[in-house]
Amino acid sequence: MGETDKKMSSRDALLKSAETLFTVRGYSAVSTRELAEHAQVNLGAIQYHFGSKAKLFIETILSLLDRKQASAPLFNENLETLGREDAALRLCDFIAHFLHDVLRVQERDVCRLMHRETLGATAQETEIFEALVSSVVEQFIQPIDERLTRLLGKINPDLSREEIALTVQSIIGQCSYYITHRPFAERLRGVDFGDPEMYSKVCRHVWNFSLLGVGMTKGEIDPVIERASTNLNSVDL
Amino acid sequence: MGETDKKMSSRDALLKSAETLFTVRGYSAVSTRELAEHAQVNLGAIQYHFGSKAKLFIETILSLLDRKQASAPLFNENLETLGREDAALRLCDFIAHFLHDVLRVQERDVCRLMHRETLGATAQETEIFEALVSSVVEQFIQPIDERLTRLLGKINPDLSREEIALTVQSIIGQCSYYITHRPFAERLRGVDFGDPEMYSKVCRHVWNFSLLGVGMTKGEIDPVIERASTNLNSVDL
DNA sequence: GTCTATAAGCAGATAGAC
DNA sequence: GTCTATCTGCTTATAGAC
Repeated sequence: MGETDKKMSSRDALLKSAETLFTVRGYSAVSTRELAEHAQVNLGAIQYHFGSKAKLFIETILSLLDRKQASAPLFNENLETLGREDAALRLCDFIAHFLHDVLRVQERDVCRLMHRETLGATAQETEIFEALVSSVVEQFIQPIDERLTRLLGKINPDLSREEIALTVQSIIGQCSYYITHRPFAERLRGVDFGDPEMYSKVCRHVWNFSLLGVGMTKGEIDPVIERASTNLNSVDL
Repeated sequence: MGETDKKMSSRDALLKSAETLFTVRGYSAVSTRELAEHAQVNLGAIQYHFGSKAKLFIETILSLLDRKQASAPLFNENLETLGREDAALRLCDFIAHFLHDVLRVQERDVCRLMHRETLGATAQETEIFEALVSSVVEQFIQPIDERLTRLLGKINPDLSREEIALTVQSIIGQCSYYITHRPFAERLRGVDFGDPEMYSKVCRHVWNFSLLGVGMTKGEIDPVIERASTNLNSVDL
């Protein structure tokens, strides 16, 4: 569907370039001049459309988050009626999607952008830092957290609220590892984690490790992983 | 041990300030002027002692890594004679130390520094990026990886090399989660993960989750966690 | 080894013509 | 809404006195 090419408003062109450049190199390392050149618009357009570099940055994050959220069909399903095995399967599907975003998506990577800028305050301007954290939490992390909390409760009803919360973090943590450690891990192991075969190996491992961690037994886990693997092959992630 | 105060060479003062400022705000957001002011040395000293801002940055990382490595008494122990439960205990101790670095140490945080700069190439200068990745892998990640690989092999001899490698990543990933997600997690849950009580809760959770994931049973895990908790209380981390 | 002065250039932002 | 020209201030780096 040719939404691009013909002509893009300079505002949209700026947002698109900002997304690319900020994601790769970070807020403070990208200048407004470079941004304007990359977007092939006039330098003044940044002030005209956004008012400042900082405001352009915030708009960039919000638009990224909107798009991410829109592309998550996972979240519309009612979980209340799910049985234990189906809940475990949904958890595997989530992990596969998350790992896909982290390992296989080259462009439009919200994760790197938001993590980099919240690792310190490159965000010397508190304005940026606050906008980032609160919108990421509300639009991105909170929905994920709620979904995983429910799934884990279905998989192991013995877990306390607090244990569930920490377990959610363990699972997300395993996946997020690759956001920050990928260059290190690839050099250490001499592999490319973006490679499809490696990707599915990582999925299978994280599934198994996580379901064990939630308290399922090997015998319960194996059929879930088999079903989840089918999803992995049939759906084009 | 009064190593400080009296007078510090301008070179050391610069390294110390660089460590603080780069860690908090990142390479490109800190200027040489700010660096010199913070270190209370002349601006020219940076060129004189290091040649350029980039070279100062590299020196900063190397000195951080040296110090980290020196402060790791964990690594001098012979693991070959360890039994299963003792290996599991050593794994718990490692996790506690890693989480301590990630959650409780305020200053001198190598982790944030290296992760931030490798999330993209703020490192627009490849020179920096390469120096960072290779020294971090060789001096920091590789020793950890080797140690955990041996411990996991002792805990569950049925695991393949590849499964062990991925399991190491899962464990490190759970801990590293807090490097990048801490601001998000704290806002989401309304807690301070640096708080001692929260810290020990996180330890106990990661221990349990990880040991389950490696294939130990609840009955085997509980005594290990009890012993590890004693270490947590008696040793001042 | 430390200082001042300054070079040479880039940053974000603005004014005003079209 | 887009352009050029320009302001102000900050960036890294250098030259040379002490």
